[in-house]
Amino acid sequence: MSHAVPTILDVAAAAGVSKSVVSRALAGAYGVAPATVERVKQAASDLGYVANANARGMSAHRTHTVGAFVRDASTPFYGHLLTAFQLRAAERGYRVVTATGAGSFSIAEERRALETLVALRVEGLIVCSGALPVEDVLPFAQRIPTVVAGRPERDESVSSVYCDEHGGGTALADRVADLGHERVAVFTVARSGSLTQSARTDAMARQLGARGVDVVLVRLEDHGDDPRRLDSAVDHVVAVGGVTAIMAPSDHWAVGVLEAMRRRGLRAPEDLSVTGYDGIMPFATELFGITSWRQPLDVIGSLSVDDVVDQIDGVTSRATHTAIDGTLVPGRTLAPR
Amino acid sequence: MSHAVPTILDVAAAAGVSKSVVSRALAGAYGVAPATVERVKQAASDLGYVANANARGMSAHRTHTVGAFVRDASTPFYGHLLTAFQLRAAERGYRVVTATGAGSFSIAEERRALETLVALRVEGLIVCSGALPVEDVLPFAQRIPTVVAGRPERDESVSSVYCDEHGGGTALADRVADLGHERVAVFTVARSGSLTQSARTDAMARQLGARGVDVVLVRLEDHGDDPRRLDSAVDHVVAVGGVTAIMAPSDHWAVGVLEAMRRRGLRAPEDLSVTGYDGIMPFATELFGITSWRQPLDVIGSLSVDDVVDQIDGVTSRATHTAIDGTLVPGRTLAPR
DNA sequence: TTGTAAGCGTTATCAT
DNA sequence: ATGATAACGCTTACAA
Repeated sequence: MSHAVPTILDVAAAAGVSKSVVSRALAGAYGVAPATVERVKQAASDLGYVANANARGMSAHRTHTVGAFVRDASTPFYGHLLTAFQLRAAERGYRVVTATGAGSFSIAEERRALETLVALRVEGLIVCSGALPVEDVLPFAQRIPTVVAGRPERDESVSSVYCDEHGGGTALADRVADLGHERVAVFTVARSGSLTQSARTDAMARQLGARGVDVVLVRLEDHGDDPRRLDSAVDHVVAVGGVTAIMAPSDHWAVGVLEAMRRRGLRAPEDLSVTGYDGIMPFATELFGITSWRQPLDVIGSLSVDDVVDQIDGVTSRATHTAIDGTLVPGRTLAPR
Repeated sequence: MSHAVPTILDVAAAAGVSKSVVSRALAGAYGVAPATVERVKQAASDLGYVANANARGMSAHRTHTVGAFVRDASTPFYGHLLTAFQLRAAERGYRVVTATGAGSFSIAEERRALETLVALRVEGLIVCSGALPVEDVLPFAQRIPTVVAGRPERDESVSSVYCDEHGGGTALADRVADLGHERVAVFTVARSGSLTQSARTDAMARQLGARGVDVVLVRLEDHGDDPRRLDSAVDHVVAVGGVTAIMAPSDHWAVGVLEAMRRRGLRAPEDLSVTGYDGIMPFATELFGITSWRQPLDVIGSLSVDDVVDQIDGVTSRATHTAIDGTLVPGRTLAPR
């Protein structure tokens, strides 16, 4: 409990030099005698000195930090994005600090988390939330380089890097239509719940319609809020009759659908085909085998960092919008009619 | 691109008062005329003022921030922990900043991430890494309240909150023995790879032995580094002969085992029973059905935060070690012999 | 090569 | 109720 966290002055005293010399020596020795550098470094590590980033940021007007906001770190989707950020940021000489919502999905909470990042004076902002409206991001984006990752955006003042939801939903729907399904249920979530998920299901429904497939739209929010919601939705599908495939807004939802089916003794794809969306780790495994559409999160993460950093470094001035292509994950839950 | 981030002086000017008044008004109005408070708040929100946390931290000697280090945010295990931290910290009036390793699993990287947090002058540290040796944590723990979450620790100077690995491994092994298995393969990872995983598999092997079960120890690191490692391990188990169950160090590994079995036309639990460990979301679902041992991550996360915050607030002085009980997840991959 | 001093945006102490 | 003013720990001209 040696409460005294060493400051640059302690190091200076220990090395017998002034604090300016310490600062320069530790920064990268520009105009400091090699012997002195050695002495300073020794003293610093002896004392366990770690420069106060707050003080440094104030005087240097630079923090070399980008802030990442993720809506909910507990889902693998955001988790993968986070590690991708970290990896690329380190390569480009920046650190990443992350803030997340408090698990609750209130917009106010999310805005508060963003403010935490801004208060830290991060030099760039990466926002990942399917729910936070762009209007809440804009005030920050006008002041500091910002990129929205993982969802499409059209605004002029904020960059975005995302997987083409429309293209993915369309391609997946084509696949279903190709396999001869003539009546398909599309499960949707409220637009306010997830912009991305509703975008892709919109595309699915549209494309199925264009292909002459009969679409049964099942709004999940109409089926209550409890965990048994999907039972009710699946029952509904069965009651409608003639449906041979269900398209879910995400792998996560698809798992729920499969579980609900299982409780009813229905098997996929024998009784009913099922598709998901996202194609990330746990669900896209061979064992799970959900037919899905994979978003290359590592690419999205990497490009997001590049975008903010380029803006910070002044390489880029205008906001850019980058759509990444996804790929089909064949899986085993979708079969010909 | 109004590059000018407003400072307290801008707000003061806009409100026609001194910066001291702004500081007090925004902090919580102690000795400030109600009318003035109103004027200041208005000016602040007009300007989009967000106080510089770095400057505040310097002068106030408090950051009201705890730092969380997680080894790899992309796994649901750590992700759930993160949201639990966030939730509880918010309740106790602290913010959480998170740093993660760069996806690579180098100890140096992890130490660097810890230093990032310390540089930010977080008031407390929560470390979650199955790999980082405690010696690397100690130097920090001596200076700032620290808790290691998710793995047991015995050191006097650092708290820990963890799920009882020994108890869990033992209970799971008992379950397997109870079901009449007489020859069981236990898959293990290197102690240096994961302290927690090796702790639980040690307990499994020990208890199986105590119950008179024949234990086949399969060291996964002996089977190479490639993704096909588990194929080789499973082949080995089959070659040994007589094995009726495999106990994996985690659900993640168990999934791999199930996939490898699947490639060989082996089914669980008909041909071979399989158990995992962790019991968290994607794998412990009804659909996946892995027999496992659940760690209550929300409780661990919440208690971890309480521990650091209590240390910060001076409620607690000594390091504490808290073991949380887990629960059996029945699943469907373990059957009587 | 090294040291001195100013300033970064806050909060806290002390006057007014 | 309000306003100067001194820290806080660091970087960075500028001086020596």
